Amino acid sequence: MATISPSAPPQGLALFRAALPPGTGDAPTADRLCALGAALHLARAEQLAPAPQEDRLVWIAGGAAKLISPHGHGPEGPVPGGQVLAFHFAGDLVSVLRQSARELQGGDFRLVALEPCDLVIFPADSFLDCAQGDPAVLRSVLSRSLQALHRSRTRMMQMGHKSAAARIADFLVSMAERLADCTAGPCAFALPMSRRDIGDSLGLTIETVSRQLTELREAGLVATEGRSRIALADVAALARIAGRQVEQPKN
Amino acid sequence: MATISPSAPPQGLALFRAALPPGTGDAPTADRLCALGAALHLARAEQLAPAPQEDRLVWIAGGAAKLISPHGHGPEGPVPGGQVLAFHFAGDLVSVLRQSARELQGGDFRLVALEPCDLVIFPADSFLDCAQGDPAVLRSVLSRSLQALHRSRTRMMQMGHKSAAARIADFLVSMAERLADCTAGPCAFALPMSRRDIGDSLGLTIETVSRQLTELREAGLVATEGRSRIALADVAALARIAGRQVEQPKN
DNA sequence: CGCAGTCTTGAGACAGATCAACTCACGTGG
DNA sequence: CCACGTGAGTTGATCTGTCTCAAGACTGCG
Repeated sequence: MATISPSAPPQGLALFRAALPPGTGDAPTADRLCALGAALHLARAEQLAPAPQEDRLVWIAGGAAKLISPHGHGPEGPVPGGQVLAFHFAGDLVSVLRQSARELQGGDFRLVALEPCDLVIFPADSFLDCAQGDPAVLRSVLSRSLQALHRSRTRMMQMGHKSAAARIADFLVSMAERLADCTAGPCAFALPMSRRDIGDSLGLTIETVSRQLTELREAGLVATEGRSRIALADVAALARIAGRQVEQPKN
Repeated sequence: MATISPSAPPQGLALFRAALPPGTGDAPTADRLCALGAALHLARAEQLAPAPQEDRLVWIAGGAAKLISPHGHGPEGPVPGGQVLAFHFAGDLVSVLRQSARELQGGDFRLVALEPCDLVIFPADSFLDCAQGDPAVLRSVLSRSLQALHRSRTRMMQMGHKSAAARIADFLVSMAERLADCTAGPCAFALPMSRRDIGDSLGLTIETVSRQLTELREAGLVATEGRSRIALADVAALARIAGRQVEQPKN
């Protein structure tokens, strides 16, 4: 489990600064923000040491990670790797609330690297204190959060009552968007997560994930190569299976 | 469908001001914020006219409402009342993003009153512009959003793989917290939403909801009276069924 | 090259959906 | 005030999709 190095390898922070909202990137606030951030590199499968006392904002400079809840879920959650809540990729800002929060009790979240990963870690309190000096930054963070909430809600709605096929299709479309920046037509990319991770994030077993992929393969909609490469023949068709279609209101 | 009255009945706004973060309630910023808010009353089953062009922040001064996605969900979502995304009660601040957002396509959300309901509606842009003058307000909104996101994620995780019994128990515990401010022991309250709404929000059919309630009734954990009154004998026991317990790891 | 872990495939079990009556609460009008 | 009707809620029988358990096949690492 990695610990935070205060002597930050500079590239993560430089990238972070470049990603700040335009017009603030070179303001003095940006300097102060960067001073708060600690850069950290995680190797594959390594996890960010949880912070018991403080909320954190983690910016992903590069790589891919999963946000998990180690305690599984149900009465008997035999989830070995921990329940997967979300996947995050380069450019994402992840908020990792401290576990104590009497909140819903699952609340012990950890970030685990799916592949070598560069992070910039901010204590949420100091970050926000500092960002108060530059409301544009605060607002940008808020706007990201509202969008994340919106996405999470939409996803939740879908999770509620969707077939395995729809969930897998939705997952693939979502990955195509985020990993290959592709929303229609064909595309190919490498999935950084295992079948187990996929299943855990969708509420399915690995067997079901595998079976659904086989069906899509037989339908000619996807092709796989090795364990992680995947090619989607028609993202729009998958979106349709996912129940995502921009359905023309038929009234 | 209700339209917004600029001539605001003052009580909603007065309540809103009282709910602002301490120390800001009487700052000039508060005046400006209130000037932006439009108060609105919704009758039962009435819905907030959707705003096509702007994001909104809606503060619920009193009553109860559901946030729905009218287009159902799957390929053939015959959900008559619309898919329920979340329930909201007095004191909640709800963000209703404009539908266009090319975001996940379900994104046409509406707020529908479950019972007579007092709202204060803010255009998100102006609200945030104004709140930039008082970072404490902005930060308070951000903090609420991060918590809402956290809750939504935790919920999502649970929804993924939980039995019907666990979902119903979780729902009841959550309602006890929010409607009766009760986290343990016995409590009673009125559920403002129908069985259909409950089912839609949990991804279950009304039949399953009914059956699960019957089982809990037979187990002596809940008692019902009429259509909406419900009494929970032991919230902690329900939390255990919901898989919410602070489970002792047994390895 | 061989081993360990990941992925795939198959057969049977079970939870929840679906279809179909039936009952009851609650608002309406006599 | 009570009878009535409508829609909400309950209960039952059956059916389907996904989980579970159990082998087997492949990937990719040491």
